[in-house]
Amino acid sequence: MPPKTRARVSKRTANSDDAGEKVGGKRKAAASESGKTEERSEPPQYCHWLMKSEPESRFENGIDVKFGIEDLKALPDQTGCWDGVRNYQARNFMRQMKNEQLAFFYHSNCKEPGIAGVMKVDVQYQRMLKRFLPLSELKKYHLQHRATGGPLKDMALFTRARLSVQPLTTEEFDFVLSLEDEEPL
DNA sequence: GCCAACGTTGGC
DNA sequence: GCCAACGTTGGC
Repeated sequence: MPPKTRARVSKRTANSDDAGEKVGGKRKAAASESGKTEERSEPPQYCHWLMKSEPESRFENGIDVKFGIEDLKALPDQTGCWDGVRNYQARNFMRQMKNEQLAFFYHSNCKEPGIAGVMKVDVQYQRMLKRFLPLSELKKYHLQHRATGGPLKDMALFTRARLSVQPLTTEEFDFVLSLEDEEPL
């Protein structure tokens, strides 16, 4: 395992379980979201993702959770691991991922939240976007599209606000990518 | 630093 | 299996 790379870490005291591997030992079935809607009956088979991470220093139980896209890029082979995800839906999405699929690297809880670049889901840096896409701009498109029926009308970033690992449809992914060639809205 | 939104826990 | 209390996320 590569150096200690953390993303979106947050220690939970209660049920700190494992954050990534065995859900097999999950006692109590975690009341809520073992799998309710997301992958129960027919997994919609996503192939694009958005993953949130914090690019600014923040200490949690004495550990700095800072992990921005530049930190990924700086690792050997520009490759790291993505730990610290505890939310069941987020973890379930991670299990659906296939190596080589692409994910947006989203900077959260920072001065300027937004999408910074692209990585493969086996956590390998791909590239920076030609321009940073601020949350505020994405939100404008989202609102606009909600009214007019555009590609970002249901984007999980806005409809599932606190989910740190989320799927994108191909339409959403392509539209967001197309924004790097546009003037800021 | 505030706090709204919302996920999780646990008593019933 | 409901739901109130609690804890966390994350934008602002």
